[in-house]
Amino acid sequence: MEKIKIALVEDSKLLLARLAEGFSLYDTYKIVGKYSNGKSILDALAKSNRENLPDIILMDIEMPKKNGIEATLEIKDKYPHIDIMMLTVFEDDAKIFASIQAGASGYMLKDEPFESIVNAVHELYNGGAPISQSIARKVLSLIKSNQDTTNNGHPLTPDLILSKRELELLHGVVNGGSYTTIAKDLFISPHTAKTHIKNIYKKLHVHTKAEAVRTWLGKL
Amino acid sequence: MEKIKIALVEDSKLLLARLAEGFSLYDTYKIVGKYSNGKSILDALAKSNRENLPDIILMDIEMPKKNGIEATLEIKDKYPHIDIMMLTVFEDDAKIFASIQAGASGYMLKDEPFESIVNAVHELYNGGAPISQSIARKVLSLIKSNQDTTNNGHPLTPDLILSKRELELLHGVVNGGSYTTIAKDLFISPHTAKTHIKNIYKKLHVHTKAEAVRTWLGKL
DNA sequence: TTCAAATTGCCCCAATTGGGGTATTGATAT
DNA sequence: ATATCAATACCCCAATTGGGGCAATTTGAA
Repeated sequence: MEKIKIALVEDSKLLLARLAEGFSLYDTYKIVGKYSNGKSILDALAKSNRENLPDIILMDIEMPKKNGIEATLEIKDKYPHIDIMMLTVFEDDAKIFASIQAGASGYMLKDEPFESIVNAVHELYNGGAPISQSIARKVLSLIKSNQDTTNNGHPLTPDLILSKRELELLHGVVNGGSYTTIAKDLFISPHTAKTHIKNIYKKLHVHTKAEAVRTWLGKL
Repeated sequence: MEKIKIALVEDSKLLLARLAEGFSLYDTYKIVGKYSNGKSILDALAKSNRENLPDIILMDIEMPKKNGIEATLEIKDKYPHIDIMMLTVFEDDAKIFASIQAGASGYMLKDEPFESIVNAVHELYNGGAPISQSIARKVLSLIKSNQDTTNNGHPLTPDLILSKRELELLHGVVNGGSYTTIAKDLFISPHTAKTHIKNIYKKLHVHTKAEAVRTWLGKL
């Protein structure tokens, strides 16, 4: 039987090595790539031929060069068939939502026992959407509070839910684009780009592109 | 004899614990604080009374909330007598320069043997400026290339040397300020703020605040 | 002391940005 | 079927930004 091809993207060399070692113990899995940031896996994927592409990517969120959410966005854009599971220490609401909306199919915490992670990968490969218990609880409660929102008018969790399209716009902002250039990249009118960015500002509670970049890159 | 008071600021819990443990073996040193990012040590220093302030801070560079360079800038501004040694995995030219200009007195790589770090701290306490061998070489070569610069007109390393003042301006930009608000914070005219920021743009090869923030926060 | 750099401050002006609207379309969920 | 939301697109306008240049003063190093 064909082995399940896995790529790892993980900031910490220690954890990266540990994961690779762990999966190598199973003959069901084959590690086809180890990367330390979003940029390097994107570069590598671009250079791979089709049969070497991974089936599943385990992706860290906080990484230098390019974070896991932006990387996920780009990978799912170019290689929609690859399943991505976020593997992170974060239980941060915004990051969970952003990951899911960027196209991640699973969301596991790093401190889960290794067996849980292996099970999650297996589940993912069979079409599931594995999520850590604690994350699942959070997601549910967030969705619930969003339903409240729809009912009473003012959002309880306004800044969490950037739409997929908005993430793409934000990506443009982070890369230093103007309304015009961002619009060009996404094949929309500059007016539309502006509208989206205005909406992003409201959700992130910022008023300028510089603030948006800082907030998105996660430094306070 | 009075123990030398040391504070540690380090992202990685593992390394933080290892350092603290290491220093606790010497009765010359006393760990008076352990922090995981720039913001938390600044908060803590603000709350300390004078006799509890550390003599020396070992500071990581890449950290969430507030990075080591900005933290150094602020600490040296408020507590100029505290000596700060950068402790990092980075051999990145710009970061080395920025650290030194922010007021760091030493610059050691994390992979040095622990004894070297202890020696460096001791050296620092006695007025020295300990720098890892590999860093020292880099600094020297950079300075040399800058002398070239002065002579032949066009800078070989233009983007590395933000002045101390420029770092303060950049700090304002990263925090989302406008020319006006940044100027107010630094007690200068908005015109001056603009001039500085224009100069920063040239050195960083960027053209907008958003790009400056992204570049400074170190994501490409 | 003397010269270069850093810091400060200002001028002009075109381009961009941010904030406030409104409106149409298509998809989704009720 | 129909209400809601996401995505698209446009309007106006004040404020800010970015780029160009110029010049005085303070600081530091040779």
